[in-house]
Amino acid sequence: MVKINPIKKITVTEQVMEQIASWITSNELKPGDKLPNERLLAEEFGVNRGRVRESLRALALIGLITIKPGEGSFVSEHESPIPAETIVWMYYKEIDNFEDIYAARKLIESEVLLEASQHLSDNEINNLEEILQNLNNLSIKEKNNAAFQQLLDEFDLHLGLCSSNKIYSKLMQTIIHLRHESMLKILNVPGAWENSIEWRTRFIQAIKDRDTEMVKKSD
Amino acid sequence: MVKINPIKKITVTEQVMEQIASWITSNELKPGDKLPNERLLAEEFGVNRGRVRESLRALALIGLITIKPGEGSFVSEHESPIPAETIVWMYYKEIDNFEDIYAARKLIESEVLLEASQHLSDNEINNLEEILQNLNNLSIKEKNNAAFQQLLDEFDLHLGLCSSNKIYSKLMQTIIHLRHESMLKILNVPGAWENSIEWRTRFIQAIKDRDTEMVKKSD
DNA sequence: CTAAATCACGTGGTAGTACCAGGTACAATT
DNA sequence: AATTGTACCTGGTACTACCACGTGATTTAG
Repeated sequence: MVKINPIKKITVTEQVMEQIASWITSNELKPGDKLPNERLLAEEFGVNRGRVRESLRALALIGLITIKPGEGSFVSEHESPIPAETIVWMYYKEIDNFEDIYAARKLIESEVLLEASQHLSDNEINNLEEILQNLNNLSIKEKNNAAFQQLLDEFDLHLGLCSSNKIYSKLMQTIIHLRHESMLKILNVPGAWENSIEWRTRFIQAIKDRDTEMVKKSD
Repeated sequence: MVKINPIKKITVTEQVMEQIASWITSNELKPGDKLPNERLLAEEFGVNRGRVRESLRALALIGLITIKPGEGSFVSEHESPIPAETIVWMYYKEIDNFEDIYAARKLIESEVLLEASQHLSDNEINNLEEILQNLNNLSIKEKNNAAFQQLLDEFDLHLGLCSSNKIYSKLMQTIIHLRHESMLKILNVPGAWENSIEWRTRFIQAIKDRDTEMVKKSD
């Protein structure tokens, strides 16, 4: 008996999506490049504009392109971040689970830190220190939770990008977005700010001292 | 000077998407439930069917719903897996990076294992053993890479689902899909099958013996 | 009466057209 | 030269019509 493989019915929308995606993945279109407009794409592909739109919106959702109404569609910049809303929707069931998010962040972060401590450039360290400085200033001047969280996210996001393992970087992104959402739902815990700042300060110091042992027992 | 917040222009499509998503996240619509058809939704929302379609496709892309042509759209089952293609697209830049994927899987898996070793039910262990048995049979009878990989994915996916930390489960899903893609691109390494089977066999044995030390030095 | 073929209907998939709103670029005006 | 205005481009939205496929009731052949 011959083996019969199931026929996968691929829709027009999916074909368009894959073809455009392949332009980007093969680097025929580079970050920042402008895509042909929807009407032109539809004509070239020989499909209806609606199909092209569905494809483009899908690509935007996963972060491959950025759509700017009135301007056009553009290939997302390098390190293409997955849109925050997309992540939140994908993990919506878990955003109340603060402990799980914390554990996951710690797990990934511990690896990133260990690695980053080996080959973080002076420039990158300076960037992190600058954010840390902003956090300190904010902490002294005004109690603004949203701004604080913004900076905290920025610090950790930066840190994630420093990993030479790009999967880690993206996983960090994911977890930080989840933390962001879950944090919006919890009250301010006394001392939380100070703790957050303190241990990140210690971490930076350890990096500068090339003290890998210190890094290992982070948090 | 008063603070002016930027106006976020939310499109019709996004509003529809959010509203439908909220039905699901709030559990008004449960897994398996059928959504109203596109035409009806469009009428109820007072928008064009195209907007509804774009929203539904977006929700399908992130795994919240499943669209079955000719039948309708349905809320995805619990543990809603993120569609494999979506993950592959999001991480497309990294799927050639075999070492990174391996490292990431090891990192997550080590945590899952440690945890799973504490509270894996007999039923779950049986499931895993069954897949392992299939792997052994396959290994002896026929050299079928695709089938082997399928079973390997199934084992690890099952394992990930055993974690009480749901974030870990999803991260495992993500990494396994990436491995799947990257594996399609590499040749068969001699002895790889046997190694894969052997250490998973050892792991299962350790679980049954409640030997957490053994689990810790996995792989 | 049972089982198979058929047909109607519902659903998502696709196409075509037209118009609106916001952005850009460049010419016209001051 | 700086400002204003205007034509044009782009994505956002709407309405309509039809196709392909799946389901289930109906009809038909045995």
